[in-house]
Amino acid sequence: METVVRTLRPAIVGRRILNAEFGQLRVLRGLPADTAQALAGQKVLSIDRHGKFIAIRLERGFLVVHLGMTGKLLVGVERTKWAHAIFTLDDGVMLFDDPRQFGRIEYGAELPERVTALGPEPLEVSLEEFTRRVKERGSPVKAVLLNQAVVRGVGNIYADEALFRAGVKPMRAAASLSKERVAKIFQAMREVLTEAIDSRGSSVSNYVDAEGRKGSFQDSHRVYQRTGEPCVNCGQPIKRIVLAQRGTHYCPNCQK
DNA sequence: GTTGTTACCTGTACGC
DNA sequence: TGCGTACAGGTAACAA
Repeated sequence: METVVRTLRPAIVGRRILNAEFGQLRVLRGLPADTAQALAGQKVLSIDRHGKFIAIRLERGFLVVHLGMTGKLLVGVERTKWAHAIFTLDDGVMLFDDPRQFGRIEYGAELPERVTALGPEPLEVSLEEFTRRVKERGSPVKAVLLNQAVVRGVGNIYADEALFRAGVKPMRAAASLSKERVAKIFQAMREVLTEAIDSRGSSVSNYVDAEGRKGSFQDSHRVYQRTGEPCVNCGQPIKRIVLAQRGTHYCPNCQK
């Protein structure tokens, strides 16, 4: 998401929306019928990321986009099969494409509370604050990392990768972890996110940035989608379970 | 309040 | 080749 925002920023900030067209699909659920009219003529002032939400600030409100699993915000491409929203700018076109339709677009005068009420950014929160937030939760530590109210922006890949690096089993109850082990998770989470951003993200199947380019952090995944393959530390096969309704990958030997 | 379950969708990979 | 099944970067709406 950070990669998407970084590539989108130079392409859309300062541009003016001339026209917006919306499809009829569920990604637009709740979008008022006059939204296209409201957007027309407005200049893009800035674009920022709040966890996994993308907030595009306009002159009279915010366009908030969530890409879900398969959503893409693209510039400089032809209309795609699953383009649910098409923004014609005074220089170029931006479109929102999402085959699986788990993404969302909304528009309002202010950022919705759902977005402002999220936990702190994982790369900005202090160790003390992170420890307090994690240790007050009773659920498995993997579910806690995925909980956007605890910290915002950690997804399934980075939760698995951070727990592997920290040497912590995903199913361990967060509240039962020592301060030292939470500190290891904190450090690992920061490393994984920083390295992933440097690699322009993880392209597991179809993820691309706003220019249609793939990231490369998937080449550095040590457990995610490596079920049955040898652990890079000990050679034992990586195990996959379902935890918090998500595929969860870990090394049963290295993670305690 | 927290925590867990289910629903929402299409596309792809894989086994038969 | 065709068909069924499992799985996929996520959140929100419920139920308990």
